[in-house]
Amino acid sequence: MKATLLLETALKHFAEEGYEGASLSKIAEEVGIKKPSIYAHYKSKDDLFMSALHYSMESQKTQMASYFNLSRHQPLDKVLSGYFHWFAKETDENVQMKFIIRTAYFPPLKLEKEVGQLFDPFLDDMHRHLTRLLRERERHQKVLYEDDYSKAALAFLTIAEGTMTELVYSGQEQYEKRFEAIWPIFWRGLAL
Amino acid sequence: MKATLLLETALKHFAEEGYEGASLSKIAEEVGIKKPSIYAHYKSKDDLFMSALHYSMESQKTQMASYFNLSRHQPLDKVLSGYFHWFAKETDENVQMKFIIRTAYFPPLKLEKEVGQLFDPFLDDMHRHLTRLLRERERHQKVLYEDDYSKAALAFLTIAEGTMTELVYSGQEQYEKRFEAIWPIFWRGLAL
DNA sequence: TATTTCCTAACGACCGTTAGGAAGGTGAAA
DNA sequence: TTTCACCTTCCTAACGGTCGTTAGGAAATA
Repeated sequence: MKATLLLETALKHFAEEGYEGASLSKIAEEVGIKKPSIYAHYKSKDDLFMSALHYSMESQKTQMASYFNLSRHQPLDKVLSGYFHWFAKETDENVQMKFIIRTAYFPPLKLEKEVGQLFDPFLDDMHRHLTRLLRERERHQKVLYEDDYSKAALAFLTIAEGTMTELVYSGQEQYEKRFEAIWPIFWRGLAL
Repeated sequence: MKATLLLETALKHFAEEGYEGASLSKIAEEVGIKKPSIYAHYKSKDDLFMSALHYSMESQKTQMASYFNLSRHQPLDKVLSGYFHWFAKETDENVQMKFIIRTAYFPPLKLEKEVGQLFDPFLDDMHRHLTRLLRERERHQKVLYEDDYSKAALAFLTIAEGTMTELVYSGQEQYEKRFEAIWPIFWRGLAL
């Protein structure tokens, strides 16, 4: 399926060079077709970009749901800390996550609105998963903000994003160091 | 001084549209000169970009040093939490910080090396400031990782980046909520 | 007078995009 | 079973536009 290959190649280029930096010629070249052939599959660069974004986010959403499902019998601290490692390992060489993060933080100005409309439900989804997780565990593991689990979920998301970003930015090794530095503090501060 | 105005205008455009997205024509237009006149001051777009980056980082380094100096009589938790707000203020109001962050995470590929050489000392500087701060306060405020303050500093930087990232992405209001969620956990986990 | 700063004009390169058509497969009608 | 129309997918050629950059000269400044 050339269409999927095209999408995945495009998303790699968008992740590494940004919307403006990525060139349709180079993408086509890597796929092994000519530039105008792209238009047989997508009606514009914007269309290709938004399709790649949609594709990445769906894929990440699926992975996230599957992680929470797999780890549902683990103790809370394992679920939470494992969540980091899961993403670090499972994220297809981190290209998808890199693309998502780059686009979330620095969207192409002309697509800012559309991008936002895709992202808001995505973040809500993550937040909701975490909030529900914390509530489900309240009988076995008390945490800070017992009256407002969404607040604890937000705190977790913050350090997740901090370390994720580091993963994208300076690679696995620095990421491991950060994780080891932050996790004991976080868990010690969260658990009651 | 047209040269400085040119630099500041350029850095604003680079911050908002990225290296590839920013156009010399638009920058010149905003400054009130014609595009080729830029070349009387900078010998290429790369030169302009790197000059703007250098300028921003020097400026931010000065401000950071001055923050640590001003707050040196505050208790540790005030210094640290105040650092967040300072950082937030810089990122939100000052395009310089946005430019720095964007360039650090997603540099133009062709300038990746040069950019890295500028950034490594910059990050070391931040890390060193924090490490020294923690060591200076050890008699008044014990913290986790007493034997390795640089680790505690790293943890702090992670949270700072996580919240700041949120600031770039969804603005002051969301940022405040994140700060309120994460700070009590962090301080409770860090302080002995 | 010498240098800096700006201009107009124009360069070649690349951009995203469209036109128009060839090749190949699919499926229904003859 | 053959034929024909219809897609889809790819191509070459070329479009108008913008990009960063240079040449060469005028104006301002020192």
